[in-house]
Amino acid sequence: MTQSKVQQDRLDKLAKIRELGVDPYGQKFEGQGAAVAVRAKFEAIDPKLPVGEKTTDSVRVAGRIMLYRDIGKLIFMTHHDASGKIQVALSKRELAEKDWNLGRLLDLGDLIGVDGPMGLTKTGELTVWGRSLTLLAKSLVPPPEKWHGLTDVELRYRQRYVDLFANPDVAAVFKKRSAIIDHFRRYLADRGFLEVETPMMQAQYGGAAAKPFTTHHNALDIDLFMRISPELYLKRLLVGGLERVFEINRNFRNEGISTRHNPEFTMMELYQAYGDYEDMMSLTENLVATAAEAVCGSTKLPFGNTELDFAPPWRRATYAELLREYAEVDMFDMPAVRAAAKARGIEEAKLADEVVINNLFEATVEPHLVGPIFVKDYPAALCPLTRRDPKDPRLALRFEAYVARMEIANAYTELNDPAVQEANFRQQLKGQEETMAVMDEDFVNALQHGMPPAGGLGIGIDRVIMLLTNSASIRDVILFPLMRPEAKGEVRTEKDEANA
RNA sequence: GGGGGCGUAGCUCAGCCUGGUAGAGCAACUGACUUUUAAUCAGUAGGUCUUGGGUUCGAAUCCCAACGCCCUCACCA
Repeated sequence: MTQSKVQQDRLDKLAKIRELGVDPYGQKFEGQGAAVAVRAKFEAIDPKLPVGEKTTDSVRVAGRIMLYRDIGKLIFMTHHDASGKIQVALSKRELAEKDWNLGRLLDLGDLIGVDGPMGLTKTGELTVWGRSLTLLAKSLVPPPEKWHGLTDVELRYRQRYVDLFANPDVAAVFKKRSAIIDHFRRYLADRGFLEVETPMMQAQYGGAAAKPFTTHHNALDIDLFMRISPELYLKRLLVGGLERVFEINRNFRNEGISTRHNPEFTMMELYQAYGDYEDMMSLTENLVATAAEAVCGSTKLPFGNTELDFAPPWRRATYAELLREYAEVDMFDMPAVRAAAKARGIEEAKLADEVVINNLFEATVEPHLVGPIFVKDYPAALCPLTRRDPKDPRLALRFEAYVARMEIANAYTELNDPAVQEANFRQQLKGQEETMAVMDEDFVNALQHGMPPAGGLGIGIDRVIMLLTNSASIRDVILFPLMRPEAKGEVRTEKDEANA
C-alpha cells in the first residue's frame, strides 16, 4: 500500500464526515490548553468521585488525538493540547447518533473538541466523558509511530511541525527557551535597560570577525549585508544618551554549520554606560544562574555526561594564566609561544604574533574550559573594539565566558577613544581571514561626539539554551535550523524570478 | 573541503558480513468487544530496498559514482 492509499482512506472518511453534515475543518472552539485546567477543576470539585459517577459540571477540551482505543460501544482517546494530555471517552449510549458516527470516523492526529462531565475510570484515570463532539480539523496524514515518535533527525528538522506534536520533549525545550528569554528581558528591564532594535541589513558590517551574507536593495540599487553583529549600532545609542540598552535578535554569519553553529543565531547584546567588563561578568553569571533557577529549578544542571553548576561566582582566570597552565608558556615570550605552537603542529611562520597566541590558546586551553569560567584580559591586538588595560597596554579589557567548551559570552570594557578606534580599524593582522578591524567612519565620528565609558556584553542565546536544556546540538534549540532544500519539488530561486 | 557512518513499508527497525528475488511491530483496512491505558483478539492489505552505473546466471546484500542526512576534523579569532 502506498502513502496515497493510506491518505485515500482518510479522504474517504473526510467524504463520509461531510455526508454526516459535519464541516471537517471546524471553527472557533473554547477549551484550548484545558488539559491541565480540567485536572485542577476535578481536584477542586471532588477528587474521590466514585467510579461510574460523573461531575455535574461540564468541561471543554480542544486538541489532538494521539491514541485511539475503540472497544465497541465505547471509545477512549488520549487527547493532547498545549498544556498536556487527558483521556477523553465517547460512549454510544450517551452520544447523539450523529456524534457517535463521527467518533467512529476519527483518526489519530485529528483535532477535536469535546464537551462533557468528568469522571474516574476503574483504574483511576481522569476522563472527560463526551456529551458532544466537534471535529476541528481532519488530519490526512498518519502521524509518526506512537511508541518511538519521530526519531529521524532530518525529518524532525524539516517537518518540525510533526516533531513538535509527536515528541513532547521537543515542545518542552522550546517552552523553556521562551521562558529563559523572557527571564532575560525582565531581568534587564528591572535594571533600567531599554530594549531596542537596530538594523539587520547594513551597508557596512562590523562588530565581529565573520563572513557576511550579502543581499541587494533594488530601489536604491545597493548591496547590503545581513548583520554579523549589532555592536556598532548599539554603541551609537550610548553616544545618543540611551545609557542602558539591549537587543535580542538574529545575527547572520556565512560560515560552517555544526552542532554549535547555525548561520542565523540569536544574540543578546547589551551596553551599560559608565560600567566596565567587571560589571559584565557579574551580570553574565547572575543572568544565567537566575534563569537556571527560575526555569529549570536549580543552578546545578546535567549536560551530557557532566553536571554544570551555574551558581556565582564563576571562576575568573586571565588568558595568560590559562596559557601558562595548559600550554606551559609565557604569553609575552614570543619565541617560546612560537616554539610551543610549532611543537604541536600549529602553523605559525607566516602569522602575526597575536594570531599564533590565539591559535595556541584554542588548541591547548579551550578543550579544558568546562567551566563556567571567565577568560579575561586578551592580547590587545585581537580586540580592536576594546579598551586597553591602562596598567598593561598589551592587554585588552575583554572576557569570554566558556561553559562546556563553548563560548557563550563575549564582553568588553568598551573603547571610547576615537583616535585609538580609528587606528585599530586600520591595523590588520597577518593570518586572520576575517577581522573586526573594518573601517567604519561614521562610527568613529560618533565616538568623536563622546561615548561614555561603558561595559558591553554579548550572550549567545542559543548556546545558553542548549546548556540549560541539556541539548547536544544547536539544532535542537532552533525551531527551523538551516537545511539544504530538498531536491524534489520545485524550489523557487532567484534565477526563476529572473526568468519569470 | 578531508575522514567515518547511515539511507529498506506512512513511522520505528531487522535482513547486508556469508548474493538466491522482502520481514517484524506500530499505523491502515474488515470483524468482535461499554472502563481501555502502547487496549486485546481474529483476519486482510501494504515495498521502483535513495538514485544511476558495474560485477554476477542472479544484487536490498559486493564494487563505483551521485544525492541527502548524522558524527568528526578543518573553517568559524
